This record gives sequence, C-alpha cells and structure tokens, in this order.
Amino acid sequence: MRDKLSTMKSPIPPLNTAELLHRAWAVAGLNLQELALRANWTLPPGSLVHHKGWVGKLIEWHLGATGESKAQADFPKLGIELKTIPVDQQGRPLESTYVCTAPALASLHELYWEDSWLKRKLSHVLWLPLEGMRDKPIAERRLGAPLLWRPSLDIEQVLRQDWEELLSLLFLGEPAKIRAHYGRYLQLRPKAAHSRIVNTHYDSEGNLQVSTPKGFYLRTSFTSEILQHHYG
DNA sequence: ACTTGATCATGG
DNA sequence: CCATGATCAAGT
Repeated sequence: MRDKLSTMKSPIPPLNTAELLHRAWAVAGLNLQELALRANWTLPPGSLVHHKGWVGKLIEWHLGATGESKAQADFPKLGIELKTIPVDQQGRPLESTYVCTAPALASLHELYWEDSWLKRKLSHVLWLPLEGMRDKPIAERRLGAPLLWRPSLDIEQVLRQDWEELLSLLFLGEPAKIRAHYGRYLQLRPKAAHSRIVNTHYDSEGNLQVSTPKGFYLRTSFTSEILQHHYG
C-alpha cells in the first residue's frame, strides 16, 4: 500500500552502475518493516495475495528505478532490469520469475532474437533476493545481497533456443495448445487478470485462434542455478 | 515437493 | 486494454 500523502521522496535514478550497486548493498539485510518505514509506506496485511507487486515497487522506490509501468528497463539509462526474487532460508528461489509479455501477433522485428524484448530485458539484471517463505511475517522478511548478472554465452544460447521454440509455438502452432512445460530455462504461462481474457487471431489457414495472453517466465530451476553459481 | 495455470493491484 | 510488479493455489 502506497501512502499517497507521503512527503518522502524516492531517490533520483542512480547515475551509474556503481551507484546502483551501492544503494542495493545499503538495503541488503534490512527487512520489509524497515524498508516500508523509510519510504513511509504501509505494510500489507498477512498475505500478499492482494498486494502481489508491493514488494517489487517498494524495492524500486528505494533504488530510484524509473521504468514505471512502461515497456522499458527499470533503469533506462543503465539498461539494467531489477528483479526481486523470493527465496527460502537457503537462498533458493521459491517462484518462477516473470520477464515480459509474449507478443500476440508476429511483427517482423519480433522474429529476431537479437532485437527481442526478452533478450534486452535479460541482458543485464540486478537480482535482489528477498525472503519469501509464506510462514514468515511480511514485516520480517529480509533482503539479501544483490547480484548484478549478465547471461553467459552458453546461457544465452539456451535462452535463444527456448525463445525460438516458444515463438514458433505461438505463431506457427496452435497457441491454445501451449503448455508451461515447453522450454528449458524459459516457459510460457498465462499472464492476464483472469482466464476469461483471450487473444484472437486468424492462422495461415484462416482459422480463428483463441488463446489466453501469455508471458515469458524464467523457471525456478534456472534462477536457482544463477543464484547458486554466484553465492555458492 | 514441485509445476502449471490462474489471479491481484496499479498506472498509462 | 495492456504493460508493469508478481504470488497464489490447484493439479500432478
């Protein structure tokens, strides 16, 4: 819950990567009660079910992210994407990570990995682990050490293969038959307010295709590898 | 235990 | 409506 009467001001965007990292380290180890207090935000009650984006917005506030609700990086000048990731006591991710919505219709530039939204978003990510155990009160959940990450060449190759496979399912197959098990690191899952929302288009044979809007997600097993590789 | 499919709030 | 930020909870 964001307090609109708040006079507290979010920091201006970091001028460079070092400053961003410095800010991230400055909040590492703090819990959500302390972070909410500093921002003058109100903590949500017991569950995040009605406040799913609250934690992410709070972290954005503290670091001075300016991406807003637009299709751009959280730190446009730095080209860095911020991802808060819920982890257990061992630092292992508890959930998959949403990346971006999947295009509903193929436009030419969407067909090239090098130009893709997904590649841009994943080219430079600041991971911020946050305790996400459901039995831990929200106020007591602590932020972990930040990790500034770029995909290795090997990883990017797999991401590209996944992306190409999933895109071909979207545009050459039957989108309604897409299941979340496709993809090694990536997966396509519903991404909408609810399941009655549908995209419609005509396939190459003129048949009407109806399917739920999809988003690209990083599998929990993949983000677990990323964090383990770094933190050991 | 883990994954898949569904869902919630907000801003432009 | 669609993008952002995600987590929930049913299914396997």
